[in-house]
Amino acid sequence: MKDTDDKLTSRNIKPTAIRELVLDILTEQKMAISLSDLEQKFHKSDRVTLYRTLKTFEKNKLIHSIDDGTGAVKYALCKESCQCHPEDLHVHFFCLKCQHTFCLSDIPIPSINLPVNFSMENINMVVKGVCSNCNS
Amino acid sequence: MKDTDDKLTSRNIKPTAIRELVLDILTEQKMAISLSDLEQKFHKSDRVTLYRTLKTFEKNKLIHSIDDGTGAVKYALCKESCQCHPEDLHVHFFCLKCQHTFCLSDIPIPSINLPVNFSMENINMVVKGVCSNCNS
DNA sequence: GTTAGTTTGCAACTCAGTTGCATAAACTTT
DNA sequence: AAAGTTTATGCAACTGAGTTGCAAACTAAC
Ligand SMILES: [Mn+2]
Ligand SMILES: [Mn+2]
Ligand SMILES: [Zn+2]
Ligand SMILES: [Zn+2]
Repeated sequence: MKDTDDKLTSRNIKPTAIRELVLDILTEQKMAISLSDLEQKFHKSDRVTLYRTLKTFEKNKLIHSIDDGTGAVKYALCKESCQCHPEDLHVHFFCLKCQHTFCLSDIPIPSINLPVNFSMENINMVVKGVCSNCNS
Repeated sequence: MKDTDDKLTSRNIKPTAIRELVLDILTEQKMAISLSDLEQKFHKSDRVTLYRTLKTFEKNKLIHSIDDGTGAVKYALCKESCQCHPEDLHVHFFCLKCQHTFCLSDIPIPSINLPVNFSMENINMVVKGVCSNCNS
């Protein structure tokens, strides 16, 4: 678990047992997961602790959150270099068949021209459709 | 109220008293409003009736919903011609100062190149920042 | 070891969204 | 116009995500 610990400490997160477990689970995932999803991966667990763990991870930019419109916020690992700045943001995809939410990490969010006097701090872009898995 | 009735019937919605009131309120708004916002514009009202009214309006494409990440879905009138197809979609803007959600009706959502075998049905794009009102 | 700060677990609560069911109102048929 | 049928409304109740408060457990510093 040295690797896991390093990832945590490099983001200034004290490595505790639960945090290691949560980070390992997040690392295994191919898709973004919700708090409830995470909870179900533990036999015995406390919602609130997991909730606060995710919050801590997010605040320290180890993970980012995705609001995909399903009613439950999803979380996914940030890249090593990610500082969650606008230029680090990417498009997310929600599959209407398998109901999974993916990071399209290679697809940056296209820039748009806002009306005069509007300033931008953040963008959320979620595409809904059918993923490659469900399309084949 | 002839105009209001016409708008309703043109979308195949039976014009009832409440529906007329709700449509009138929605027409007055410069921004998108939530169910709770709507509720507060009535002295005496039933959440569920308003909820179902919004659902009916949305199903019949009189209004569209916006998930701006605040936890409460917002609603705004569709344009006359709107069929809520991908080509009718526009960018939405959430102001971090005044907390209002606007339709940027003139800004279409830029198209993006999805990975192979991904198909698109829908896009949600919400920009967060400061609106022109709050910036001046 | 004592103390101070941090993390965890449990209870409880808020708020948006939703469903079931009974009544009321609006149309249809005779 | 009365009876029957469909649709809309109102009220109660519930779900599920997110959140807060507080006390116990743990950790790190002195
Ligand atoms: Mn992502
Ligand atoms: Mn809009
Ligand atoms: Zn899929
Ligand atoms: Zn504003």
